[in-house]
Amino acid sequence: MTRVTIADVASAAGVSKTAVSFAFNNPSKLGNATLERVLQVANDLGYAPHPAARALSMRRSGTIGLLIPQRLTTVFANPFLSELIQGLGELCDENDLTMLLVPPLDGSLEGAIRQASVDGFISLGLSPDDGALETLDRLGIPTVLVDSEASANHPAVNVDDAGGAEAAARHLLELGHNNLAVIVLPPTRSHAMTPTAARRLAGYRAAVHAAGAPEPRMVTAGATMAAGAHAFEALPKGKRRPTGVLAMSDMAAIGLMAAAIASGLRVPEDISIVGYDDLPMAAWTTPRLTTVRQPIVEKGRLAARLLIQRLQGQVVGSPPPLETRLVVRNSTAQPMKEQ
Amino acid sequence: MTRVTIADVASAAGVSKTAVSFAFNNPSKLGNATLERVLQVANDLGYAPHPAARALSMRRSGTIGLLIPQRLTTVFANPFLSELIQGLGELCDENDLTMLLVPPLDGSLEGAIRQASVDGFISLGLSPDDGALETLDRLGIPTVLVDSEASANHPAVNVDDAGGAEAAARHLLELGHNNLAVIVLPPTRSHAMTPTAARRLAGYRAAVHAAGAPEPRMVTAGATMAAGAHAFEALPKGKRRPTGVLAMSDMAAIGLMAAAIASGLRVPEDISIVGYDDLPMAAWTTPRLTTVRQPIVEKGRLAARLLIQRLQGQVVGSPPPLETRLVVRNSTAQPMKEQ
DNA sequence: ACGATCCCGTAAACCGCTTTACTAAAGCGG
DNA sequence: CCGCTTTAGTAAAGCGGTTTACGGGATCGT
Repeated sequence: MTRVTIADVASAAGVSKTAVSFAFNNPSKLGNATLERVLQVANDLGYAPHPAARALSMRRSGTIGLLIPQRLTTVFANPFLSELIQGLGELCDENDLTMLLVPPLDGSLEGAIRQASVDGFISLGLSPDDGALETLDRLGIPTVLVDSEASANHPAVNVDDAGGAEAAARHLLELGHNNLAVIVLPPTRSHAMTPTAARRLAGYRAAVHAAGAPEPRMVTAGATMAAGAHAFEALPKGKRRPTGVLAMSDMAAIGLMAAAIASGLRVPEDISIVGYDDLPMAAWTTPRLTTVRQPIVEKGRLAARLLIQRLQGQVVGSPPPLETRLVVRNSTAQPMKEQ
Repeated sequence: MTRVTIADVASAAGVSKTAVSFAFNNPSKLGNATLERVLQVANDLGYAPHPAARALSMRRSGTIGLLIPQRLTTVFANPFLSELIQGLGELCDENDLTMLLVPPLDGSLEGAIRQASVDGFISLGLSPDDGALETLDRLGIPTVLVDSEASANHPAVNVDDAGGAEAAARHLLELGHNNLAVIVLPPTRSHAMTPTAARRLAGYRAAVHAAGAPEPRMVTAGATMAAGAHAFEALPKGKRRPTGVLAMSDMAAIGLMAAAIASGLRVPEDISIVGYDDLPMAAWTTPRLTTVRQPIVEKGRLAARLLIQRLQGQVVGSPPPLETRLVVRNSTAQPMKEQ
């Protein structure tokens, strides 16, 4: 039992392959009688054009690739990606596109890029000197970068990472905290720090220096709750425990908060915590999490819109960074007075 | 500037297209000298085989489709899908497959199915009489069902929905609750209740009836925190407020719990809440959520494994339902004595 | 009545790759 | 030195569509 092809339909309807193709793609070129007959026959036979054949012939696949720098298990542990996909998905919906997830193949993104039958890529958090970038434009595949440095050939969508971080740090400093800790996103195999993490760190630092406060302690944690809880354990105890924590992700912040509460601390009375991202769940924790909002869904929408424009032949530049904004909720307060 | 094809490489290396193809797919058929020369030239030119052409010729695309019954924005709002994808992703990794997200196209899954260039589908929560199923086997695309009824042609992966639900209800009943509410998953456009929701409800009911407790009140809520909070508002107030709530999703349970706490209730003292799924975040709420664990990642792994076996020509049947298990944490306790 | 114009529909080329014959040359034993 | 097997590589036939260029008949204006 083999798939029914256009030739089957053609002979069953007593017409040429061309006619069948026209029936689907260019009905106006066919008389009404034959059009209906062909459609009827096609339907009876359960015919559907072979997507690969169609892609080969039309030079477009109707698919955009989402280039992911890590394994699916890692990257989907953070709801950040779900949010982004929601944004991308909206535009895909509107434009009848489907989305292909493209994680590294055998550890290499470049191999994965070659395999993927897509019209364009959205690339996530790529370092500017990643070999994948070169592969992409050698192959001439239109690409939009997200959370990376803008490149010569590809527009990049970014948010004001530094500004948000600075606002977060200033918030704690103004509340009177001067013993701070920063929960840093971990390095990737290729780089000491992702572009995003670097920009956020710079923002924190700027505020701290401007206030003349002591250098914050750094602890590394991935964007998971478990990592956040682990980071809490790594914090100094007793008198030297930081009164305020700046996390580069909501996930780590929430995990850290849970660990703090479990250890008997009160949040925010004993320790203030600020996240980053403003994932939906940040509004549902107890206490509700103070965090830096970045418009993730909008970021996805924008990236997709840019890519689609590029696919239509327009030349598009990098848009200005999207706005970030401190959202003050209940996980931050003045530090307790020294007793 | 057009893509470099196999013919370009062939002429540049002074060999036939066949030789180039062999260089990549069947190196042993080539002499060492030519092999290296071809590879070198191909690399210099930045050649990569056109994926669509390859797929057409080889009759396989190296992609599996994830068939999603709702829009991406809806379905990615629930971390359930992230978990499932993590499981699927592991197997994809191991087998050098990529994953295509296939949501309805203009509201119709069948159209989307035709477009998708995939070797097989994993289908999520399809009703047994959905037209998409018929389309799938008319096209002869191997498919594995998840969270549906097993069908004649396709194996289905399920968990013991009813058993888990029953255990959850029994837990509350044994604690002494006899005024219960059930948070029901919403209907789909095609069906009054998804297969999964129906089985869970049956489980709750079985326990309630066995205990001779009064029929629980039903409230509908999608699998989001906002919906859960909304469901809390829909609950009777005052004396008639349920002392125990059985939610069919962790998301709704967590939202409901947040709303309850925000309204001044204490959890679990004033109201006990049980979720369903055991998403990672369920262990990180305050209080930690009692819930029914279903092995979502494992479900994804199993489904992917089955599909891959089918793709390799093996005939596979539906495995037995995966085990569900009540995980008792801190969101449930005995109801307060009537005063 | 006759060439021009439309309207329908077809044949064939093409998209870029894989793979099945098939051939020419080289290696082999005797 | 001769038949036979290997080795190394090629030509051509698909894979299943789309699209360009073209032809035959009906319609039209004059």
